[in-house]
Amino acid sequence: MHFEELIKAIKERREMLKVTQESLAELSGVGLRTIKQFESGKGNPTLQTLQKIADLLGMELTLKLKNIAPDK
Amino acid sequence: MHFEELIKAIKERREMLKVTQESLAELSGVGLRTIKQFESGKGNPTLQTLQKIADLLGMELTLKLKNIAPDK
DNA sequence: ATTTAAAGTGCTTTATGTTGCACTATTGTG
DNA sequence: CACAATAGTGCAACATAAAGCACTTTAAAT
Repeated sequence: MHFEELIKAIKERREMLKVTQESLAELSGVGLRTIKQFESGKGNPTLQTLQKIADLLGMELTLKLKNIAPDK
Repeated sequence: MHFEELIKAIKERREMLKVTQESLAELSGVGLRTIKQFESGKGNPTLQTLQKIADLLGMELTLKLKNIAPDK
């Protein structure tokens, strides 16, 4: 997933859960400014920041091989 | 995946490909120092850094829901 | 159209990630 | 063991992510 896709995934998930950026900030412990920046595509968040956000949204950051035929 | 797992995944992949930290640095455009720090568990890399590394190793960073029963 | 809530932006400070250099430690090979 | 290659660490400079504040813009609801 490229940057924009990651953003999109998080944004969509957040909206699906009807959580505002503000709540997300408070609940995840990440600054509101940081979240705004990230979601508006202007950031380059650290892994920690990303994980805090994903965590709160019930998501997980994973790293996997690319080319492998998707097991089917 | 937690921090340590991400590190492990990358380290293992790199070694499997028989690429040295030095080559990885040169090829990915990430500073050697940064890679050393990351692999020795001392870093908090930015998304960009992480993606450069993953990219060169043929890996991808993805974000997905947690609790979903693993489709089997 | 007004009001209200949520999202985006400019500015600033502080914290810290990135990097190179020089060095040490570890690991692998003959 | 000795040597070579690879990996890890301390230090310092520079760049930039994190954060708060005040404000503007957009969207949603009445």
